[in-house]
Amino acid sequence: MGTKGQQTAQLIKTAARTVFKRDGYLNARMTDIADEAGKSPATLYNYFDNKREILHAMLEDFLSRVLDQGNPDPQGVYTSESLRSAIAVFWRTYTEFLPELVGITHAASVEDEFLQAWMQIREVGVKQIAGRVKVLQRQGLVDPKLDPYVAASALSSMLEHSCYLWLGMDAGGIGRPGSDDEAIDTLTYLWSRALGIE
Amino acid sequence: MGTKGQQTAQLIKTAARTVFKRDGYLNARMTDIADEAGKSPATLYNYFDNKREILHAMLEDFLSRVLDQGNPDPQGVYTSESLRSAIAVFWRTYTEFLPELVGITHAASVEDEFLQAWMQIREVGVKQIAGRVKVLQRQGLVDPKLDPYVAASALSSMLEHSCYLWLGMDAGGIGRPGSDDEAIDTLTYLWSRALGIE
Amino acid sequence: MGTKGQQTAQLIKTAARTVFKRDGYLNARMTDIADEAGKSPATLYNYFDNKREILHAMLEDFLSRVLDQGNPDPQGVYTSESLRSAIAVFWRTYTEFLPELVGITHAASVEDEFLQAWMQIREVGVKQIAGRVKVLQRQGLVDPKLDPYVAASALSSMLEHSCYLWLGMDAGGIGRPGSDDEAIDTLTYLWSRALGIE
Amino acid sequence: MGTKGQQTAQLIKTAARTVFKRDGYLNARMTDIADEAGKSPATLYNYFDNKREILHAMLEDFLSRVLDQGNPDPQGVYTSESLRSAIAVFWRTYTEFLPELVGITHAASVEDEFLQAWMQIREVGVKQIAGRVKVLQRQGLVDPKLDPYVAASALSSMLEHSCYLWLGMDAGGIGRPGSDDEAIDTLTYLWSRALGIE
DNA sequence: TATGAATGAGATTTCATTCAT
DNA sequence: GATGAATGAAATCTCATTCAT
Repeated sequence: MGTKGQQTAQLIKTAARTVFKRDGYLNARMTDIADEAGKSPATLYNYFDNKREILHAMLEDFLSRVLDQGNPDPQGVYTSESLRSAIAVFWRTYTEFLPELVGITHAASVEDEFLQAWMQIREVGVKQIAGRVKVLQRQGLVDPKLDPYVAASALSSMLEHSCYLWLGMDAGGIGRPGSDDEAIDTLTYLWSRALGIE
Repeated sequence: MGTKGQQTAQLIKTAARTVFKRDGYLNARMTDIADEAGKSPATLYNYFDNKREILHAMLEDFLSRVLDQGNPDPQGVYTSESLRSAIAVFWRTYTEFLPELVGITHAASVEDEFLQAWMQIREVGVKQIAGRVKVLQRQGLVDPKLDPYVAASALSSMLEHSCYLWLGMDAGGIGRPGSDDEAIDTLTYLWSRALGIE
Repeated sequence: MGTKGQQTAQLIKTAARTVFKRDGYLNARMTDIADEAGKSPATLYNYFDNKREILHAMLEDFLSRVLDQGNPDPQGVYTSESLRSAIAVFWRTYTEFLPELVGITHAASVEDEFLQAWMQIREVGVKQIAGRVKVLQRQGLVDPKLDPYVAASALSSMLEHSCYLWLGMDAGGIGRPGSDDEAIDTLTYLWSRALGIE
Repeated sequence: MGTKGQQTAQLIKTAARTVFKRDGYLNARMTDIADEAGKSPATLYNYFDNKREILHAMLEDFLSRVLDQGNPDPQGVYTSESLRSAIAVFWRTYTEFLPELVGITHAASVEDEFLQAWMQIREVGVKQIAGRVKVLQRQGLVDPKLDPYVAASALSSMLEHSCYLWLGMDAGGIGRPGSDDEAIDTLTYLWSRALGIE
């Protein structure tokens, strides 16, 4: 259950999530987070050096919860079903970690450090997708001239940016899916056809 | 050639482009833009009320240069060639107006006003793509159950976010194309297969 | 005694009184008040949003000290004695709250909000005087054709503006009374004769 | 008819009157006056060193039009009629020179120089009234113990401040007269009774 | 561990005023 | 004589961060 201190650190991170989600990482002020946590601003500094460190801590929690827990099947193969399932997992993960994933995107627009962090997280996914693409190329389902990493990056962008706009932005504009399933179905459809899967 | 005043307004916008590109819209200070323009900060305020207005003015220039000059073919149809050409146009436009297009993305993360503006610009493209998708659905090349706007939004995200990362970010991470052509080819390949073209 | 914070808020108001009195509300800068309070300018903003809010707070203190503590005798009648006493009370109040009362006058010349506030404070006095005038009209001591509010406003102006010039202005010009009593006596004399008392 | 230059100077003063009346002297900016005059700000500086000098020039025009043109009857005596007429003249003068007279009041709250100027103008009136009071004291109509200057200053305040509030302030508050005549009648009534006239 | 209070450092913004033409 | 354009010099205000308790 953790010491008092660990509890407080968690309390602060939870407050930060709330504030980041509500106001955006860039608009969030330390005092807002402190208010949300019901603590004095000074208390935050007993746990985190600054707002950046709070986001970093949140991202570490995210990484240990998501990436480290195993990317099963490093040499995996896409089937219609596994693809849909992979996209659904991504969608749900983005939903669950919205403040972290939108936050890092915004932080990256201001600090190179977070751009690097973002690109590293992204790299995991891109590499995995690229692996699948290579398989498909061997199978003759994807043009062998394609650089699998470039293709993977592009596909990743479709997924990531759709999640960003559809889940993260209050005003997502035209073309917003009516349900999680519609989103996942549409993305799966486009993606599977692009990769020549069934 | 314009009056001195018009020249100065232009000078400021050009300086802002440079600074936005170098430091990012959010990091740019009025002082930086003034320095880049070789003017006093006070001078900027004779032309623009604040940094937001500079970006707005830049976006208006962009709109009058790009969107107003006609989206030819409102009921157009995708062929392999027209698709590649459309993607190439997008790519080149993004390249040319990088500070504006990255700028509005960043500004949107902080001010709702710019999120709206971004979504409006995006809407033009999404609608156009959706029109093409509808045609393909009628031709039986795309699943009629798909909402064409949702699909168009997802495809647009692939394009837009790939440009953002590959062109806009100094550290674009893994999977970066080696040339403009590779980028355009890869995007065209994925997109055309997703839409069942050829 | 109040918390440290309350003390500081009070300290700032006291400093503001001093500075307003010395330099005038309009000339006073936040820095001056901060210096006078022995605080950093930033500290002031932890307590008041701006100079206007400081004056507002001072006026609220004034109102709770003066107006709220009861205008006894709402249907009161003027006698020589009660009139002199009323004028003396006004004089002493103006003396005591000089920074507030001169301050609101000056602030009113620049911001409509303070003009309204001033007029509201004035209204209390004018209504009270008008009530007395009505009584005198019924007693046949004042011309019944007179609008009691107009007359009350004029009499109030005599009192108020005399206080403003004699107490508030360092250079009060010619005709300044030599003592508080002379001021009160003269005003009482003119006022009582104007109203036909005694 | 004047040279071009004199015409422009006049144009600027006229514009300043308009702006002072609309926005108040303190809120008026040089550029506002320039705009109103249809001239460049730089042009104003060819004629006046700053806003203060414009007001000064306006006040000189006022003085030459009003005070210099003779204060008839330096040893004059008040009768009911002459008193009403004197008050009516003051009222009309205040009406006519509202921007100047309200302007100097406001300027005085910020610069001592204008407080002095105001007091000097006021002195002319106070001295005249005091002269009348002395006569009335000799006639036994006013208490000889009264300092005639103090009484004159108080009476002057009634007149001046009533004009200021009733004519000058857009929100004059309660007790505003319905017409010029009502204002003049009320002031005359109070004043004449205060001085024991008739 | 927690915090109320305070502040340094800086960016934005305003406006009177000047200057080159 | 007139002006478009530019700017120096402030004042306001914000916020992350620290410190004494």
